[in-house]
Amino acid sequence: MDGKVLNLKSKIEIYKAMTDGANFADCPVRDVIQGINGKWSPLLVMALAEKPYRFGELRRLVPDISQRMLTQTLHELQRDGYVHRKVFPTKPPSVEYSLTDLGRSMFVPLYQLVQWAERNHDAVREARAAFDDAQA
Amino acid sequence: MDGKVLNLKSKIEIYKAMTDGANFADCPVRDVIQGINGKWSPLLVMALAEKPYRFGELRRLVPDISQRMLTQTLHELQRDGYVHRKVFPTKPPSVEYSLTDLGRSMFVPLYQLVQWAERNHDAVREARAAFDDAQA
DNA sequence: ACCAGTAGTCTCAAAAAGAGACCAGCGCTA
DNA sequence: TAGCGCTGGTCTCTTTTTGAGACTACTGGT
Repeated sequence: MDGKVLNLKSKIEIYKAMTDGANFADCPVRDVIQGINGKWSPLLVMALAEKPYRFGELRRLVPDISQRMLTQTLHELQRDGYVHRKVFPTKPPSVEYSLTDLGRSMFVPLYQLVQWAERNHDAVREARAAFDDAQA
Repeated sequence: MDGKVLNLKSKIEIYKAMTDGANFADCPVRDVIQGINGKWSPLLVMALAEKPYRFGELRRLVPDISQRMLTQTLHELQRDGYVHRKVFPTKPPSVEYSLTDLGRSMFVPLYQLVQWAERNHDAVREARAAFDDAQA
């Protein structure tokens, strides 16, 4: 882990040198992370990693997403190359969304994070409770 | 990876059964992920993984964050137990932010995702360009 | 003839984020 | 000694994002 932190430190130094400033606002990684990092994106990627879904199926699977945000988030995921959109010319045309190879590749580390969340949500819940108690 | 997807599938089934519905809106993992998943949270965690920083240092390091969002995001990270806030009673009191053990633990999978972004940002950029060209 | 399901779009209201002024207290300097 | 800047914030106002829900067009079933 120390090695990783050292790598990060070097990267920050490199970015500082590259941008001739003292920041890493223009970091290309930020750009990519933002795309994964929306409110609904990880959830939809998780769902589509299981199997392809149609629009309405996703809407039912994630009932607290609005149609508007579902459309928009899928559009962004498609634009970034994580999701493939396939239209079936049935009478009411249906649309199937699935992960691309890039999406499946991104899912691997995303899933690591989800597993961490799964293992540690008790700790986070306790930290929140302790913090809120201390405030009150 | 197939094993992981299968695990995910099982989890979705379990959630469906647990919530007696056809969704996983009440998934506790979502709650944890949301905390990590803000616009600025991953960036600040990355910075603090390098070394502790003071408020003003973070502000200079990430120049496109507003003071308001910096305060708020650090507050949330502290509440969720990722970040420790230490006040030094110097003349103008200074405040040092550092990762807790929980924060360092969470940083491990987060860093995996960042590394993925680093390796694949070219692919994402290309996907975006291709998509935008197809639209135009 | 009417209702449900297909995948969306459009509009309007609510919530979140960004920009920038303001605060108190101290050290430095002109 | 009067101003200036640095410390870490908060407060207010504006802009952007999100959410809620109506509306579209087409078809199959009752």
